[in-house]
Amino acid sequence: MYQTVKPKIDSVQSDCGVCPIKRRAVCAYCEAQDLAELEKIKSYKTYAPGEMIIWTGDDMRFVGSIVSGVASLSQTMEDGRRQMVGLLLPSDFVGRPGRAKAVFDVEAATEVTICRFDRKPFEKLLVKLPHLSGRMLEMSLDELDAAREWMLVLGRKNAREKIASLLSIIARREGELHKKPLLDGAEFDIKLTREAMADYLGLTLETVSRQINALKKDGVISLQGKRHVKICDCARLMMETGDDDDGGMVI
Amino acid sequence: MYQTVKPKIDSVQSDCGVCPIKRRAVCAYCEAQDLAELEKIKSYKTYAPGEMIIWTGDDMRFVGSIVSGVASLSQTMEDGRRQMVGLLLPSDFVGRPGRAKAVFDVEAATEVTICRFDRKPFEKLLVKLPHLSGRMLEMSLDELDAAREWMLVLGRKNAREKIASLLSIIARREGELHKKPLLDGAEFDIKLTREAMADYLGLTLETVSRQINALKKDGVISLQGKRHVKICDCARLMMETGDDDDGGMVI
DNA sequence: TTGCCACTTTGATCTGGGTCAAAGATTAAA
DNA sequence: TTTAATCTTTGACCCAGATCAAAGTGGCAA
Repeated sequence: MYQTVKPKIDSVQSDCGVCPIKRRAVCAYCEAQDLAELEKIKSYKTYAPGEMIIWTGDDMRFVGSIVSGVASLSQTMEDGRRQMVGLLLPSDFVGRPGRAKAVFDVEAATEVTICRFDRKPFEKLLVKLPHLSGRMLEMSLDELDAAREWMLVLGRKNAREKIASLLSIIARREGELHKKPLLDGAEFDIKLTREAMADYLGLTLETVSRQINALKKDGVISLQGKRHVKICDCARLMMETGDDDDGGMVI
Repeated sequence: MYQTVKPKIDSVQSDCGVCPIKRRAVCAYCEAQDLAELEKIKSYKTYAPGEMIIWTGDDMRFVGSIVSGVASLSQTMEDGRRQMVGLLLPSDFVGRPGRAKAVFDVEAATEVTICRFDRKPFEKLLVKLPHLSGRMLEMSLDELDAAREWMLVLGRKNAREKIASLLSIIARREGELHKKPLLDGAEFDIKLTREAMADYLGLTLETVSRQINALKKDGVISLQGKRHVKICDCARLMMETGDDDDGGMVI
């Protein structure tokens, strides 16, 4: 029995990478069952950079997860003020089971591929497969902690600390994807414009630009081009975030 | 069968009010089963105003829900800057299944009674009772949306809009408890000091004081004492929050 | 009823980051 | 290779909200 389903896990996993939800310690058999059921209702879609994946108020026909690329989750006020409330990287979940209308915008920052599941059948599976809902719960609790940690950044940190926090989070998540720890010399692309960073941090794009260049001048980071960052001094960057220790930050 | 368990629902519900988790549309039978199981592992504890319920880093022996009173969920930086990341009112969940160490402080703002469940047995029930984990999922997704909505307040609203947002949220949640809609003339106590409000809004207590008195001077609200608020003009208050419409705000 | 303590208000001043403006850089299209 | 469009940097100035300081308020314990 185990033998016959084992290949299925691999095929599904290699197929869509991390979909439908971040992999956890679950017995292989149950995971295979879940994935096999999900397999039937999934499809893929790719979005161009800058394309809107979901508009606030849209009917939500699907949920899914990011396979590749970076997307932003954000809110906009009528006067144009915008706040990003989440940065969606590969393995992150998109959409909300149980909700018919979107309450946030989702926009592709780079080219983005999403593994999608029709919402209604997905919700039925959620009831049928306890492991699936268990993992969804675990994920949403992690995201909730991450959102709450971000509130400290938005509410109490100054501009320099905000930039340092953003860089350390992107660096850490980038490292996770490639299974590398965060060390001096780590390099990565920021896949966001200065404006998108500002929208995430509750700043203006001018302030973001000034603070990034200040961190560069102070030798904490170095830049190659506008978007490619090298972290020269990890410990220093962590200090600059204003957080106590090496960063128990979630996400 | 239904008949024999029905009284149990009532007894449990009247016993601890809303525990263990916000009531939803679930078939009465399943709910009764869940509650009967939970009944066995629950206990109550009451905390004095100002008392710490959980310190960041504590071993989490229990999870539970607020029965009465108001508590705050917050984070503190070493230099003393503090950010409240959640306001816990009756029916709100406390703690995180699957996590052994607390990552936020929980403090009683008023006298608080909590209906507690030992964490380990609760986690086992979570696996055993699909309805329970389903409802937990629904709750945590709601809280996640609420946290994200609050990010807009922290990141993009000015002091006056922040105060208006806080008042409208407290008023709305207060109304929910008493099943009253939010109308002109609605009254309630703010069960937070100016400092706690400041910590929720990412402001200083002086700014909170000034802005509350500004809203009073402008006839949006009136005060009896320092903490009792009457909303004179609901529509106006909603305008002052800066949000587009009547407020799809969660929480 | 007095005194204390915690909370709140109010005033004066300062400053971090916003705003406005203009000039680079980079990429892509024509 | 010029033109255009988008993104980024830099400078000058300003203001909302922080900071510092002091006085006002109310509840309650002795």
